[in-house]
Amino acid sequence: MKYNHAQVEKKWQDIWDEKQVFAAKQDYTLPKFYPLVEFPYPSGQGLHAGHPRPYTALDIVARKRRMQGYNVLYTMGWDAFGLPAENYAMQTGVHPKVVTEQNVKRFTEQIKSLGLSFDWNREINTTDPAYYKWTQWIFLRMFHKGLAYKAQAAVNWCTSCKVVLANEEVVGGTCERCHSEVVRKVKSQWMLAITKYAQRLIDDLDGVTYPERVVASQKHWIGRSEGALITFGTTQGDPLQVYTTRPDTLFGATYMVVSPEHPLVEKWAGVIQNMDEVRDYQTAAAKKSDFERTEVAKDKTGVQLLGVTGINPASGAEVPIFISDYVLVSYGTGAIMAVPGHDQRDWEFAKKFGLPIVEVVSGGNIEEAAHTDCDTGVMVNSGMLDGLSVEAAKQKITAFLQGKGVGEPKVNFKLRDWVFSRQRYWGEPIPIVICDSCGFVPLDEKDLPLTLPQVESYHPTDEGDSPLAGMDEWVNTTCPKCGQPAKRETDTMPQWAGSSWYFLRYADPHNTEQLASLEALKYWTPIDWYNGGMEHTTLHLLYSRFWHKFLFDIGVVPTSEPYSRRTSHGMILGEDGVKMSKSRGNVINPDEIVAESGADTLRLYEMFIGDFEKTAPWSTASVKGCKRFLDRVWALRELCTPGDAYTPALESSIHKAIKKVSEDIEVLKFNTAIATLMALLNEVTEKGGLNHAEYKTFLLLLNPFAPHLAEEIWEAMGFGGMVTDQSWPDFDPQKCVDDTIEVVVQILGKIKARVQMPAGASQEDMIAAAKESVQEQLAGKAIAKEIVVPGKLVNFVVR
RNA sequence: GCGGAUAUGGCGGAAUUGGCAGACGCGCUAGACUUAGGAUCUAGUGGGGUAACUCGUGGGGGUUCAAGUCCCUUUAUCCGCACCA
Repeated sequence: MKYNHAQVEKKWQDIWDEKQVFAAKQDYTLPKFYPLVEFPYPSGQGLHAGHPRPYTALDIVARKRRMQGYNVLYTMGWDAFGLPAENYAMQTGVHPKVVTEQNVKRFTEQIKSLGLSFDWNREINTTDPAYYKWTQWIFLRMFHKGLAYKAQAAVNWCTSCKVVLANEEVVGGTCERCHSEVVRKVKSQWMLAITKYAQRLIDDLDGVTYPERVVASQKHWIGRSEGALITFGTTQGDPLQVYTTRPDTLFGATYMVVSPEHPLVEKWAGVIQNMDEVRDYQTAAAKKSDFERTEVAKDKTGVQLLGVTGINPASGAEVPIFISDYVLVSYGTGAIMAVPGHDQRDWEFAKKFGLPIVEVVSGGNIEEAAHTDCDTGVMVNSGMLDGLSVEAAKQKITAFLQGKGVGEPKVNFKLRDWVFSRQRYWGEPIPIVICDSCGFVPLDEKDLPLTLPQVESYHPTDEGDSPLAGMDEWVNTTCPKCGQPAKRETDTMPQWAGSSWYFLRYADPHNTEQLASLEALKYWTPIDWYNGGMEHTTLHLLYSRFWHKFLFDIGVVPTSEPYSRRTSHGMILGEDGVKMSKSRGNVINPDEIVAESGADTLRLYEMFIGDFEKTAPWSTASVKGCKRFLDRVWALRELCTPGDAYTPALESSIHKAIKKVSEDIEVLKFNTAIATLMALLNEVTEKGGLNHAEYKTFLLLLNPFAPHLAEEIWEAMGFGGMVTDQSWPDFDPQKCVDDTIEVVVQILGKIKARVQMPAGASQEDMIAAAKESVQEQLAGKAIAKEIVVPGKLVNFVVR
């Protein structure tokens, strides 16, 4: 009888669904396991071949854990706010909600067809008012704690989307989503003070298990540096503060640079002799995005402020002040002391403008280039610092400046506060009322959710305000505080908002009183294993960790970190070896594979394709091998004989396979786990068949990978019950050891022979047997050394 | 430019602490079964050589009895960040 995958897979999916076998149990006394995959944005294109990779991987782990007796919470949901639905709405007038519902329906069908063991009772959707009520609630709590504030900010403005982008969303100087040009624009924005958590976001990385590269990217993004704030004097009497990581080089500061937007430039407008030139430069700089300003920086530009000079607080020397766009107003103090002797950018700038270059740390050749790698040098030309090491000089000069009140040690972070507003329709409304007399007034929590109104147009206003700004009856309200007429905030939240806490909702998805009960969170969190793409290892991970820490601080969640372990999967590329994209026409639709070869085959192939953490090109031809394997497992029924204990012929191989598969799953080596099962099948076939006990174990090991087939065979063989309800098999370490070993015999590291020996052979026996096997080659040669690797190898070093 | 990776047969990829390179799969070759095969089964399959043997993990050097694995150097590709003071 041929295996009808379409029929069989549907059958078991219905049975699992009907019997609710994957529903998390409401029994908090059981050992728990909470695996998490990143919930998808339900795009109009539907699922592509990349989606099932992480879903299947953690499904395998989840299924194994259930068989090991754990209460497992494995769930799916929809990160459904976002631009594509809104852009579609702008084009067609169809409400984003309608489009989103269609897409979710399609995604649900596709994902269900893969036989993933999600608990669908806990499905969530960020666009559901019952969900985003709590997203708004968290925002209000942040507002009350002063972590959400409004500020005039020079922001990235996408000329096409007409939205403000967080710095983090600007990729290569263009909009992350539409790739249009991004320019700078000053706008009043809601901000979240993530920088207040910067140090904790670094420190707490010590307590979690993340891949090294992920830890590195988090730290790099936060960008902690230790240095000093130093206040220079100016001939105008105004102090000019700079931040530097190299206070030791203060005596080498031969000029200063302030950013074109620096407020002192405006203050000095009357005394700057070349103010016209300065204004032209400011205008030009304002047109550039941060990216452009930094990109064109290979050719240094700038204008000296004629009429004002800076005064070095240590030496008293007067130094010229420039404006240049390579100094950003958003980092540090927006001003630097330039040390061309020891900073390459300053060096290039100094060369171009003919400024003096002074060596203050010995050991380099400042004629050729800046001497930047100078931590081990000795201070020179530095007055009181001469002769000191760099480290000692840092201490001394900082203390000296501090004593004079013109300097202090300072820790700085590259991380900037999170620009949280979007002038968009399809996002969570920000629950704030703007009152002429009371200012920004939060809604009462009882009045949440503040739902999205119907609008006539999904386009932002020409000024770039949200489409909500056009809804007078929605915008006009009364102040919750004083009752006078007031207006609602019309900005909405970014897509990151809903995804920053969704994993908490899974623990208690239907709670109407809290985002989740503390009891449920105490049981389920932290997440035991979170897998996601490398593209989310900075932004989403950082944002959600920040929110989690905030919620921890206000007592809503029981842990300070949300995820105990994070892993990352590699992307699946198209057959041509490049990223799948609609425009390239190399997108693989999993539906076709499911229809043609079955979900089990697709699951198996995606896990067998290669190292889980690395990118891998899709190969339709290779899918066949996995299908063939499953067909052979099915055909094994015919070769199966009664028997309730492993036979000597297979016992050792079975124990070894249990060990290998069990261990490989835990360390993401699904490809070698499958290879082990394939090899075991080959051995079984070679030996002419297997008995019931052996077949059962094989099916238990196969079940996480190909659950439909495993169930079907289990039932067809009349083994009783469902595979899903069985226990994960144990192995006996004693039985994983072979009776005989093959000892490799080498002379000078080259293999000359192989000898079969009993497993427990002593080193002496190994040497004796080895010698005998290579008698001729050893004849007449003196053995200088005998190297023995027990159970493996003997190597003779001869002269 | 900085940071992080990666490089193994025709292809995807295996390979505890350095210890049999190429597991497993695709493809290919031969055979079997078939009216037929883009099905299935069996055997073989890194290169060179009749063979003994020899060469082989991007290139070059080194450490070691022994290197895909460690060190130095170099090249290529990918990813991230980008004048961060």
